[in-house]
Amino acid sequence: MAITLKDVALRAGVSRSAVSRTFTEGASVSEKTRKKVQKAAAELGYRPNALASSLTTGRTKLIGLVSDNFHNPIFLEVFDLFTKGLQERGLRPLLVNLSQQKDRDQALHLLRQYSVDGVIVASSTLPPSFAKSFRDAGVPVVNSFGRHTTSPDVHVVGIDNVECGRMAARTLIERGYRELAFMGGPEAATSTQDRLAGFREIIRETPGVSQTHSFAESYSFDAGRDEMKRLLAGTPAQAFFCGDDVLSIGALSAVRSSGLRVPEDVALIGLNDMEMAGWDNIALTTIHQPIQQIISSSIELVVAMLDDPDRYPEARLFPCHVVERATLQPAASL
Amino acid sequence: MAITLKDVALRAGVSRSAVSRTFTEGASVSEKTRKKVQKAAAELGYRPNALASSLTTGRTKLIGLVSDNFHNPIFLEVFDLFTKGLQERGLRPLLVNLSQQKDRDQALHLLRQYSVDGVIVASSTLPPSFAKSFRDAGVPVVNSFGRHTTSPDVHVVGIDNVECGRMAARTLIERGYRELAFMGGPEAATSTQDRLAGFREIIRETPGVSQTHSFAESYSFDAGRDEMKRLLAGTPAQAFFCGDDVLSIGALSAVRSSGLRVPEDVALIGLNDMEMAGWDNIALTTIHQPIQQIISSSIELVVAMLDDPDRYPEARLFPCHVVERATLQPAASL
DNA sequence: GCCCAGCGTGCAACCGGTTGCACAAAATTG
DNA sequence: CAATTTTGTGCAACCGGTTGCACGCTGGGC
Repeated sequence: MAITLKDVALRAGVSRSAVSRTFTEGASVSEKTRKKVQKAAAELGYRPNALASSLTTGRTKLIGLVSDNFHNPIFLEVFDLFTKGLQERGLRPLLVNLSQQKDRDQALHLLRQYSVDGVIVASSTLPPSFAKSFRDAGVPVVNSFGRHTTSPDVHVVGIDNVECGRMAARTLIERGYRELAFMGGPEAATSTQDRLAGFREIIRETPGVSQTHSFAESYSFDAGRDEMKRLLAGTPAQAFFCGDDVLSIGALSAVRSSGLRVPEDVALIGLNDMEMAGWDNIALTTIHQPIQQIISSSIELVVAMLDDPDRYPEARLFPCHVVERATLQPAASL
Repeated sequence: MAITLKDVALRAGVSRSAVSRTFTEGASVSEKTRKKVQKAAAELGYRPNALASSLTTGRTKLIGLVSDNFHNPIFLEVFDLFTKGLQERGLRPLLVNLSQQKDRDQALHLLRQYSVDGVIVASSTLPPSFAKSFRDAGVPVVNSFGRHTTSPDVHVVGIDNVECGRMAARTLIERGYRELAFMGGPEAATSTQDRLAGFREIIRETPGVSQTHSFAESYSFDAGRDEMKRLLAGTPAQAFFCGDDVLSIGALSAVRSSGLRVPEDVALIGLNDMEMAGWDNIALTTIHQPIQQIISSSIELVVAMLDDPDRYPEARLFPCHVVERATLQPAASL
C-alpha cells in the first residue's frame, strides 16, 4: 500500500493536519515542523493523493480534452500543444475520443464522474450544442476551433471561417482564376458551412467568376482523394479551395496520379498550414491557421474559468494569412 | 453542487448504503429498493463520483498513457487506437507528453498522485529503465513498442526490431542492391540500435555487400530530410533502410528535390506502414508493423494486470512483413 | 407452531486527505 | 512583568463514496 498522511505524521511526530498543511500552499506551519515533516516525507517517499484531496477542495486539476478527429495529422500537433500547455500549468489532460455517436452522449457523464475542472472541446466538426451541454451542466468549457457566432453560448477560440472563405476566394480571383470550386469537409460541420459561405459571398459579388462546390466525407486524406477523383471524372474547375490541408493533400494526390499538373491544370489552396503542407514533396499553398495561438489562448481561458466559472462567454478569433507555396500560379502570371 | 449519495438516499427513503449497493455490480439489494433508488437517481440526475469511490476500492480506472513522440504522424493512429480500446473497456487515458527530460522525472510521481491503475508507455525511444521505474513503484506497466530483451523486467509488446533489420537487409539484397545503408532514428533509441544490429548481421554474412550507417536526430520528417541531404552531398548508397516511415518520407523528399529518381537512383525501404506511406504521392515500400495488434494486446495485458499486478513479465512480439509499393526496384529486375 | 438459514438493510468505520475552531505557546506591547 | 496579540497546533467533522458486521425479517422444513 502507498504511504499516506498518517504514516508521515507518525514518523514526524506531528498531527495529520500538520502534514497536510506542509503540503498546502499558504497554510500556517512553523518552519520547524515543516522541516520535520519534509524529512519524514522524503524518507518514506510520500506524495499526497491528488484524488483524495480533490474530495474536499473540489479541484482535481483534471481537464477533459475531447476530440473527434484522430485521422487528421494536424491533430497530433494540436494534442502536442494542448498536453504541453496544460502540463506546464499543472493540469492533466483526460483524453476522450469521440469516434462514435454513442461516445458523444456518454462524454458528459463520464467527465462529470471524474469531476474534471474543465473541458476543452477541440473540434471544428462537433455541433455547438455539444459544448453547450457541458456549460449547462456547470462544467467550464472552451470550444477550440469551434464556430464563431454573434451570441456565443460558450467560449469559442478559433478563426473566422467565413473570412477564411473570403480570403480563399479573393486569392484565387487575384491569381486570375475564374472557374472556382469549393471542396469542403463534412457538410454538417460548421467550419465547412462557414468557409463555403464566405467563399460564395466574394464570388457572388465578382462578375465573371463561377462557383461550384461539393463535400468530402471527413477531414481525411482518403476522403479528399476520393472526392477529387470523382470530380476529375467530370470537368473539374480551374482552382479549388479545399476545406482543409489533409483534404487538399488527398486531392493533390488524385490530381497528380490522374496525369494532370498542379498548378498548371488544376490549382489548389488549402487551410491550416499543417507541418506536412511545407514538406518539399507536397508544397501546398494554404491559409495559415494560428493553432499555437488558438491553443494557448484556449488554455488561458480554461484556466481563467477555474477561478470564475460563470465568466461571460466570449469569442476569441485569430487572423489567418495565405502561405505561398507551389499549388497556385504566381500572381505575376496574370 | 453536484448530487451525492445522500441526496438520492434521502429522496428514495433508504440508507446511503442501499444507494451505493444499487450502483455496485454484484452487491446484495432487493429488486424493490433497487427500483426505488434508480427512480430517485434518475430524477435527480445522480452519477456516482468515480474519484470518491476510488478511495475505498483502490481502483480509479485511470490509465496513464505516456509518450514522447508527438511529431510522428503514426502516433495519431496510436492514440486513436489506444483511446478507443481503453474507452471500450471503461478505462480512461490520462495523457502524458514527455517532451522534456524534466517531464520524464516527474511522470512517475504525477501518475502515482492520480493513482492510475496502470500505465502504458508507448515509445520506442524511451529507455527500458523508464518503464521499469513504474514497476518498481508497484504500478502495473506495459511498454508498447519497447525493446524485447531475453530477460524483460516489464511487459513489452511490440516487434522484434532485430528481425526487422534482418528483413530489410534480406529484401534489399534480394532486389540486387549491393551498396546498402541504414539511416536510423535517434542513435540512443533501442529500436534504432536493434534494427541496425539485425541489418548488419545479414550483411556481414553476405559476401559482396557493403554497409554504412548514420542517424537522424529524431523520428520526424525534417530529421529524415536533413540527414538525407547531408548524405546526398557525398556519395550516397544505392539503397537505404530508413529507421521509420516518417524518416523515409523526409528522405524521399530530399532525394526527389535533389533531382535524383526513386527507386532508379536511390532506393528506400521504411518501417511502420503508416497510413501516409500508402498515399499515392508517397507510395513507400515499407515493413508493416502491426500496430493494431500491438495496441490491443497492450490493452489486454494492462487489463490483465489490474487483477494480477505481479503477473510475470512477458514479451509479446508480432511478426512484420514487407509491403511492396514504389520505392524499391521489383525483384524481377535482378 | 418452532427452529434455523439466508437475504436484505442500516449503522458505523474507513479510504486519504482538508479545514474551522479552540486552545496553548510564543511574541509583542506598555 | 502582566496584558494582549500573534502564531502554530491538534481535534474532530467533513468530502462522497464502500463495506464488515449485526440484526431483523421472511420462508421452508419438520
